[in-house]
Amino acid sequence: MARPTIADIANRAGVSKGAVSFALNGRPGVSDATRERILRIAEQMSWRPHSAARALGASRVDSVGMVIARPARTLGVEPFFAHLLSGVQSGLSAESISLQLLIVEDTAAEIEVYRRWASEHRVDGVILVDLTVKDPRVDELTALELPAVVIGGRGGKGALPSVWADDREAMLSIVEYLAALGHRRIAHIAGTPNFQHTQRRIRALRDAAPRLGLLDAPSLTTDFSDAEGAAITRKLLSQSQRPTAIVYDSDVMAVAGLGVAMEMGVAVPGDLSIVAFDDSILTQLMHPALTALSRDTFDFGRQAAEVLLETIADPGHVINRRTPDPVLTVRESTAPPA
Amino acid sequence: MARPTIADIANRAGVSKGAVSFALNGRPGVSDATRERILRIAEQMSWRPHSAARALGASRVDSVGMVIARPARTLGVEPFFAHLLSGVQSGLSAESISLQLLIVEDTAAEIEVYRRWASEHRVDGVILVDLTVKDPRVDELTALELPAVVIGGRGGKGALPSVWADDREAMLSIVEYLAALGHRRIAHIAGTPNFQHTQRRIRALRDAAPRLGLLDAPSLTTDFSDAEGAAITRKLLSQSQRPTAIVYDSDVMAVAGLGVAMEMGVAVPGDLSIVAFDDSILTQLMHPALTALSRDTFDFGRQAAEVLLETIADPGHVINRRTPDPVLTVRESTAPPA
DNA sequence: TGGATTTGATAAACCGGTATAGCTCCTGCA
DNA sequence: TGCAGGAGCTATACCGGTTTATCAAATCCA
Repeated sequence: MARPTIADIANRAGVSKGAVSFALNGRPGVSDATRERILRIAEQMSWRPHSAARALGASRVDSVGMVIARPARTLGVEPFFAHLLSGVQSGLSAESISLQLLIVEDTAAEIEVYRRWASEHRVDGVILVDLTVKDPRVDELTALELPAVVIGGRGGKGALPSVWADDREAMLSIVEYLAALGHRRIAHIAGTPNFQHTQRRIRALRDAAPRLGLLDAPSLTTDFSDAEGAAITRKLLSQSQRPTAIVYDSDVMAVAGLGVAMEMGVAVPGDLSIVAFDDSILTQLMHPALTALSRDTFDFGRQAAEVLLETIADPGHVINRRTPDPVLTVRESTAPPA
Repeated sequence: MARPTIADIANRAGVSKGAVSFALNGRPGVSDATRERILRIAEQMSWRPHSAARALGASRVDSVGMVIARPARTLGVEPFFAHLLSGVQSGLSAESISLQLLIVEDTAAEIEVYRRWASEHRVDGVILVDLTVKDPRVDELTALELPAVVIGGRGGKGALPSVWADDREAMLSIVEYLAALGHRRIAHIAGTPNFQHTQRRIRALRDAAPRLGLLDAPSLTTDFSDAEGAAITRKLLSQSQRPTAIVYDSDVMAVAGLGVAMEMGVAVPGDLSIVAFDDSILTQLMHPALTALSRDTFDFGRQAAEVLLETIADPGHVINRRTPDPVLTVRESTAPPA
């Protein structure tokens, strides 16, 4: 027999389809003895549920979705997503829930995908990344009644469930370290200005500057690309009053920035200290290796998956889970200013 | 009305469910006028097919799968997969077929996934990467009767459909260029030895060596990690007779190799030329920027998707599609030997 | 002891589509 | 004029599960 159905099992066990369904799903309605027998037969016939049939009957598809709206060009080098993805999957695999991944160009396309997924019942819920200020996706998903969890954006009132790390605390740990080394001119090359985490980091730096006695602490926003990271670094290093330290919002930009410093003959860390606000092998491949803020991205993803599953099970209960604070891994790219 | 079903449409149009199904799927059985009317009503009610219901009835799920069996640690920096993925999706989206992505640790786990997918009817077909010599997945998929297409491995007799580029030609274009520059000691830091494409590259170099008058042309295999790439580079550069050029099978290893050269005070390209057998922003972020072999990975993925869809439609017809030869992009890391 | 409740099971409806057998009416051709 | 054949549609079975109404037998409690 090719693929046994529960009808086949019912036949073999001499019971009804219903009894088999109860037994296989561990719900009351059959005696322990019968359940045992049915399970054994199912095992013997190596039965597996037909996902579509189950989805149709139970109106849940055991599948969640994740859409990443960034141009593919910049996506690849960002180890962040690969780790996040692996983590998400590890969180899902326990319940053998599958993941649909989609890479699209922009948020409009992303919303289109959610609409389609919702109307075609393709996913039970979704994971959101790169939350922006007044993010249109939040309202859309609420309207679609599609369970969702936000990664990185801690939600306010009426917001979606989330998993987040304290960006403020993280930024502080960087600049306090730099200030302790003696740096007074620190620049911040940030990400896309309307990302919430970008704004939180910028604000954290601005708030801390007076207390740490920083003379100048500009935050310059970019599109997260290596090109803009390099361009802005070039501009900063061409000023008469150079910063003595630069904090980059991503490892890719930090690497690009290091390249610019080398090209301009600015010694790192002698004349310039560099810190990346995200860690990966990339930072360790460099010479000098970059000081970077490490977070457990894998675990981040795993927790997001967990929270999403809980949200699907109980949509009423909005969870906001905080993850451990990232820690600063000091390598060779930071030193006291000359 | 929340989510209209074809029954709702049938009701509103005053026809039967069957007629609606015919109309919506563009198959004969209804007059043009009726079809038109039904389509308009469906549009009006913003009907979308329920994926599970359709899957159950038509025994096809409009979803394909892709499993990547590499440790997540090394995966992220490899821009190759992100580009490939985007390409695959663009090839699928035309037919609005969704993609299931899974990252697992090893081939055993990967095969387990295929078994599950097949028995649960979760995908209509799969895309295979990193084909090895005597790859167990080929037999497994054949046994499961799961349509599949292999990326990068051109199949022999009884093999799976494939999409491939000419690795031999590619390797030749690199070493012929290096030989023309005057290099006679060329080393090749290859990938995992049992990958088919690794073997083809090694063989191409070995075969070409005498013709090009190379004194020494060793191929050294690795696990594709930056660590091993660096370690072997260190070993090569510590020999009394150093190679004057090194070809790396991936951009990540090439970057790691460049780091080692810098750390050992070996000038690039003055004392050592470096070529990466794969291109991405990574190579351009470096100083010097790396000469690399560029292939259109996005298009590669798109074609794989196309071939898979054709294979699903007609499993009897085994397609082996060759993609354009990759071209060498010369940057700053190659020069005549000192 | 007898009625009420619980337990273990069955039969059948249902989820939202697709596929098919069959029916009616119209057309074409001998 | 009669009949074959096709166009256009309906009714219904079916895909493989889940869920609910129902029911008989066993158990409980007064």
